Amino acid sequence: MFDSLTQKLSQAMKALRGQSKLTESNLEAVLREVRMALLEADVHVSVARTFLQRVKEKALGAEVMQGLNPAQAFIDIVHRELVEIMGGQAPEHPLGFASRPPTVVMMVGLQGAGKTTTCGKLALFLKKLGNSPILVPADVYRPAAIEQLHIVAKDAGVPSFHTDLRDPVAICAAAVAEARLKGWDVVVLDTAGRLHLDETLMEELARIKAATSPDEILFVADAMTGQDAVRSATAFHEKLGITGVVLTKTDGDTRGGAAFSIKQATGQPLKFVGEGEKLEDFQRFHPDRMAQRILGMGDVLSLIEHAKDRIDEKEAEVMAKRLARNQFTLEDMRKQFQQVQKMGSMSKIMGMLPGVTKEMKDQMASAATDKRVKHLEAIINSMTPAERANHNLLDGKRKRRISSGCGRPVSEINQLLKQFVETKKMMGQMNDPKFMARMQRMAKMGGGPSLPF
RNA sequence: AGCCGGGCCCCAUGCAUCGGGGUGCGACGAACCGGGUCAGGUCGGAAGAAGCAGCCCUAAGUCGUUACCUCGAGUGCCGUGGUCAGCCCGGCCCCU
Repeated sequence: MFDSLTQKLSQAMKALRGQSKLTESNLEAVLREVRMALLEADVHVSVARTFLQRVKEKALGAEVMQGLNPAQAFIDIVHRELVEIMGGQAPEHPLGFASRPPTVVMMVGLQGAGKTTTCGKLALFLKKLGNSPILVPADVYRPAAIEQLHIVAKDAGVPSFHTDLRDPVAICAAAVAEARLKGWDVVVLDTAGRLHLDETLMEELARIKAATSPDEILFVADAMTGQDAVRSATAFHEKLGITGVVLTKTDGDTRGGAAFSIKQATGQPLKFVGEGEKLEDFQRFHPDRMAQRILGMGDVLSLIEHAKDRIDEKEAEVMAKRLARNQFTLEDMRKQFQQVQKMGSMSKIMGMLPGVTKEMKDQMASAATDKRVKHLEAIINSMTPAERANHNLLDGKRKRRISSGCGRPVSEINQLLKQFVETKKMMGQMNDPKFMARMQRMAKMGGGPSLPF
């Protein structure tokens, strides 16, 4: 999301570099560029206009603070305004919880926006936070949707509500009652969707709302529909009074304009974003972090959270011990590959690092694509335990077997082995105190160890 | 000298012990050139296919074994039957 916007903005900012102070004339030029960037990112015209208005006021009024050059000062202002426009500081907890459980969360949205999947993602998210959510299928018009919800619930490891009731309102009411009884503290209602805004549907949703008095009504919007998503969000808000928005399929949308406009249009914050098909691809939306990313400042906080979430500390510890004893094997290498993949795609991580441009990402992609890591893992996956423990076993015949097993050429296996031997050698040197000292000197000089792939 | 009994010896057999072989049982057991299932990866526009590792099973094999069969024995304070040519002990009887 926002890739192209980031690129355009950084280009626009370049114009300010080298300027000693912000003047009305050079500001106008930059703002024009920013405006173009915003509009290209599918930000609504009126939103863009108010945004620029506010940036301009602040920029002209502001004394450039000591130690900051004009470009930095300008970026700071833009950053603050971006945060503001996207919903301000994110609250401590993303959902308003009921004072008395269960908390009822009602998911609404158009058909195809990804409601059901999002329900599962939200449930998994809540589960990780220590809540015990239950999923309730209230889309009685599409049996497939009910089935899908049960499957999603199973994948997320949370219960789903089974019932013979045919009336959505009754189902929801029954589910809430049962949750109170059985101690499920969050009830997630997966309501029906329509292809278009529809009075009957709104009527039904309103009745569900009346029957369950939900604490949160989240509107699920498909990021790829751009301004349409904003329009329907507004419509739903008028009828139902939504309390937040979930933007899905953001991985397929590089413009991201919808994220800007939602807060403006509905007055309700964008609370979550879903990136892909996997249940883990679901995050809170942090306006400040997102603003930093848009401005190419990186999002180290999210990166750290991301890493913490995925890396198994115990496993890392065991690995470290093995490395210390210089027992690094192909099996360990495989685990590293898995860790790398758990971290998410390389490009995702790169996006969170400060100062990484699009070109750098592409460059990295050629050297270390996710696909490449997958292939290397597949190669090791095709080896016997003995081979993983002792790579010297691998002769031509075995390599041929592995090659046909993983569908990669023998040459790629050889590349992997070469890499492995080199990594192992490096690991061995790590234990050498002299080497460590040298590394530290190198680090001071700005160099760093290259990644093992 | 004869008769009787016992022991040794000898023969057969049983049992036990030990050893060999086989069966059964258990464990392990095939990188690929066995089977099943095939994650990942591969191929395919798709349907789908091939398929490495793993896991499960199974060969050959290795190890173990309270079991069973079989062959054997510088084995046995063991049992049963036989033999008596011999040796030893005891008893009876006969003759001088």
